[in-house]
Amino acid sequence: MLTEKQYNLLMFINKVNRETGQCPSFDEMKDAIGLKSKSGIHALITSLEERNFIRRLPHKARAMEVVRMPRFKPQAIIDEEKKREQAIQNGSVQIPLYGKIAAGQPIEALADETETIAVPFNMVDKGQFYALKIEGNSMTEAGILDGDTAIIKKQNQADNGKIVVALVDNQEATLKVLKKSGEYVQLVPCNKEYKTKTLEANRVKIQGVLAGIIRNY
Amino acid sequence: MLTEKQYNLLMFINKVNRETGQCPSFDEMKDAIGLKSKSGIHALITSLEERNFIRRLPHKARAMEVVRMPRFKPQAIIDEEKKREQAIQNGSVQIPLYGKIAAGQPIEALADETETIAVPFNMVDKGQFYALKIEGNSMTEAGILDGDTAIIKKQNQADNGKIVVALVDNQEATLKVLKKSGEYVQLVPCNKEYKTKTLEANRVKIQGVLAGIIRNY
DNA sequence: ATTTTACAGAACTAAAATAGAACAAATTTA
DNA sequence: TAAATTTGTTCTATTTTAGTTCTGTAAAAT
Repeated sequence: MLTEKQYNLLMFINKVNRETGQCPSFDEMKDAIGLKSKSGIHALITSLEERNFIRRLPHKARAMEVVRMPRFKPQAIIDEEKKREQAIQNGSVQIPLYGKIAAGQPIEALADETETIAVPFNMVDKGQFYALKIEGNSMTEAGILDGDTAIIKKQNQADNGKIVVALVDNQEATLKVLKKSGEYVQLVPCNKEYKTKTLEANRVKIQGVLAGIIRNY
Repeated sequence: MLTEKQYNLLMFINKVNRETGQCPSFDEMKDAIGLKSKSGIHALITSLEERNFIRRLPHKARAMEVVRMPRFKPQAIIDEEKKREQAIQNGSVQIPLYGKIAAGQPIEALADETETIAVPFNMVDKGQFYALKIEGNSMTEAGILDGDTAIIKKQNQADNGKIVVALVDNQEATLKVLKKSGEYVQLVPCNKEYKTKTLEANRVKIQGVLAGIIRNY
């Protein structure tokens, strides 16, 4: 039987394989299942190979294929599904968790759709929502801390002064206060130790507005 | 599996092969996938050969054949998914079809959700559902015939008199009327030719309650 | 309390992608 | 058959992308 991570990785590889005919790289896999280092993927791949779920050509890039799929789900996955089901019955809703967003130094943009979290009904009304994990301290003075989960409402424009997810140069996404001034856009942090960025408006795409924060202690 | 270039080249070779019955030359391939030198094609061909996607006669011109294709999603599946989406918009929902009741394995552990069927919204409200194909005649007097599809709502306990999926000794799952009496549980068929089973309560696990029946004539 | 495991991070090594050119072998044509 | 032309092979070189390995740490398991 597989562990949760092994199962998820196998499912991801299979999905990419079936949808594109290609193979994900170690980096793509690490993003997909939420690791920060490739070395973990290496271990998982090795264990999947040992268990004969995949076959690969070692040292070759993107050279691996799924030879069989598990007949049963790991317990952890079953538990997760149960929790999700309960959450729905308890008046909440599932929205996709797109992974981390750098609230300090901008790091990476939106990734894929496999992970979801439950949020209370009252946080999401009309519209499409998604969640992001906050990383860094650039918004602490607005009460948004490292590790918080931000609930974002999808929209591609926003009013002045709103806290928005801004995608810069199609590369880096950050959560900042939006200040529009003519041709320029300012992304204002809420922490005296960070500086405001001023950018040409066409370099900045609004990806959504902050709709809520969830924090677990 | 393959890298993007390898995949593109394989698709191109396959296409030429199907359409003309013969193989493209290295120069044709390099033009097709946008390289400026044949050496790159040589490398790609070698890697495709190494991965057993093509076979060739070395040093012969246009002498190569595709032996297999990557496991990409066939058109039939894409069509099916579209149909599924439409079904959802037309007021129905997809639930997994687990086949005949899986002997031994609890329903939650089944990973194979590839087969699904569409059921009308009004049959499934809150909760998780799955479908089972009915085999046998033990419930005919309740209007549940051999070959029917039963829509089951997942839950692990049920009221007296309900028709439930019961897993006995983690081995055998059946659809029967539930009668609880103290330490014991009775599984009552709806057909005079079958007998009621009386079992210690701890031997019986409820896997769900009957929520609907679908029959095709 | 120790051992084991899972992971991050970095350093390192190898492979893929690409181009260009020279050459060899196969195929076609004159 | 010989010459001309395709076609395939090999080499060098550089840049980018990908895979491996090691070290240390923190959390889990025993």
